[in-house]
Amino acid sequence: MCATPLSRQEVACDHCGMFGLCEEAGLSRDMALLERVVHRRTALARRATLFHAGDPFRCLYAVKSGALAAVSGGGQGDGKILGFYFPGDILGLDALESDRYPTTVMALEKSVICRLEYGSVPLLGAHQAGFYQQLIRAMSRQLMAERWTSLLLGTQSTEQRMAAFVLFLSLQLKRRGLPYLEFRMPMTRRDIGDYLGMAMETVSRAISALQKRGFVVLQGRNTKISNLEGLREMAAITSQLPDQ
Amino acid sequence: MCATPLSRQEVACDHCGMFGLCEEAGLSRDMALLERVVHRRTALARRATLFHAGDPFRCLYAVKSGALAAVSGGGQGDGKILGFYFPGDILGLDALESDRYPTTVMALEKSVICRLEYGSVPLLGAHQAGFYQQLIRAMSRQLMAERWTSLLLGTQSTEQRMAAFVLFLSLQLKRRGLPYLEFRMPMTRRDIGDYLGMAMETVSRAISALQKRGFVVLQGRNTKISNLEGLREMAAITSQLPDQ
DNA sequence: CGGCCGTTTGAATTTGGTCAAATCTCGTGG
DNA sequence: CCACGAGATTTGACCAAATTCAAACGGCCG
Repeated sequence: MCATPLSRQEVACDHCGMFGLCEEAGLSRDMALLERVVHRRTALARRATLFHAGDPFRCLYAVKSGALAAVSGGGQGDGKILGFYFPGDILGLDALESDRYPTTVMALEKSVICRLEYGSVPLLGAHQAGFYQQLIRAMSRQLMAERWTSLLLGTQSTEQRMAAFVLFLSLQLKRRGLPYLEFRMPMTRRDIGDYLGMAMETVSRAISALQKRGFVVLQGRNTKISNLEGLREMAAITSQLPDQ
Repeated sequence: MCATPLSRQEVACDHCGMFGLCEEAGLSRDMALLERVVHRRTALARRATLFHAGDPFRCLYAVKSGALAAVSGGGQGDGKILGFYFPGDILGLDALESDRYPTTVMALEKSVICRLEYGSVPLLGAHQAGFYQQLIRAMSRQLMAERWTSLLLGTQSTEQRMAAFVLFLSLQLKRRGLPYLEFRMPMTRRDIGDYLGMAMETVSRAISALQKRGFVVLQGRNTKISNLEGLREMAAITSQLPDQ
């Protein structure tokens, strides 16, 4: 009842990172054309991989619901987690230049995605220009997100890193107009550790510390931010990049 | 005699990240038009800032020679270093979406840059499409670079991080066809530390350790990789992203 | 109900940060 | 051309913080 699960929430097309492409630019009136480019709403099971590092690039993907992670190296277990993706995010942007996906992408939980055949974009004809504009904006957004990640990883103490991470998740939700003070984290403690560069046990300890301070309440993956300002202060870093 | 200084090297326009725009697409024949969009070869003194975090976005910049760094927060001293930029790289891509530069960019040494007025791109008329295509490729490349950074920061031991960092620099040079086994690092030990998330002293110790292993020879900023394979093994991480 | 996975907590150990001091480098001005 | 001095680099000693190893606890699914 409490937290709106990050998991179950699905972004509406007009909030989807896929350029607002689907509903926009009159394309919704031309479903036949649209469907030759975008394959909508494919389901993905927990821990299933969408593509592997090194695979040839064909498609961009938009996350409709669920959560995914980009991991370095082959696939499961070993590799470091390089980023998380939530509803509205676009996957595969880093493959455009090299024609190969540089990372493996795995679903953290049951997820739904839309697939866009990049090679079919010319079919959009006059809509191409708008598409590229949207793509550029999406990539710029993605660059900002990566910046955020670097900042997270660079912060000194593990407790500060953890505080920044919770804020990070919260902002992701806020940006999409979802509840952002009470939500469910879709990843395991180990995943968080792989992402933040600390041991799973340290993640657990950092969370406990934040609870003792009264900044958050965490039961398993159910998360409640009880002192947003306190969190912000602790992760002083956060204020160094614009909110969005 | 020994190392080709990373500093002095200037990329030719046709290897420049500014989309190959200047020499390509017949624009070189229309210099009048070109010069209304691109201002070429502006010098920048050591430690001078190109723009500050929060400044309104107007221009993209291409690095012709020298080296620059993106730092979080106001400007000097305090902030964390989020990335380095070398000849051929483009600056400001992360500002397209939010219309503000999210970081401060500072020259690590005397540098030369070209400025592109983003608002003037429509002046390019028919060349716009090609421009956007090039821009998308540049952004994808930048995304890859950020990935690399995350990987660097996530690596466990400081010695591994340092090894990965040297390889990172080496790859930057190799990609541009410059000598990549013997070169000059343009940044201070402190800069490296701010980037890798470790104390300046630790950087120094990590370098010493790599020398004792016979992987590199470093005198001040003059760098020589004497055992590339060894370095690669140590920074096992490195192999997890494609070379380029 | 039992087993399995994920999480939490404890204790010992290692790593890296901090403080301090010596040495080195390079640009500047005499 | 050389001496000087500020800033950069290296090295050592000590200490705080995080990893590792180990074990207990919890919830969820079969």
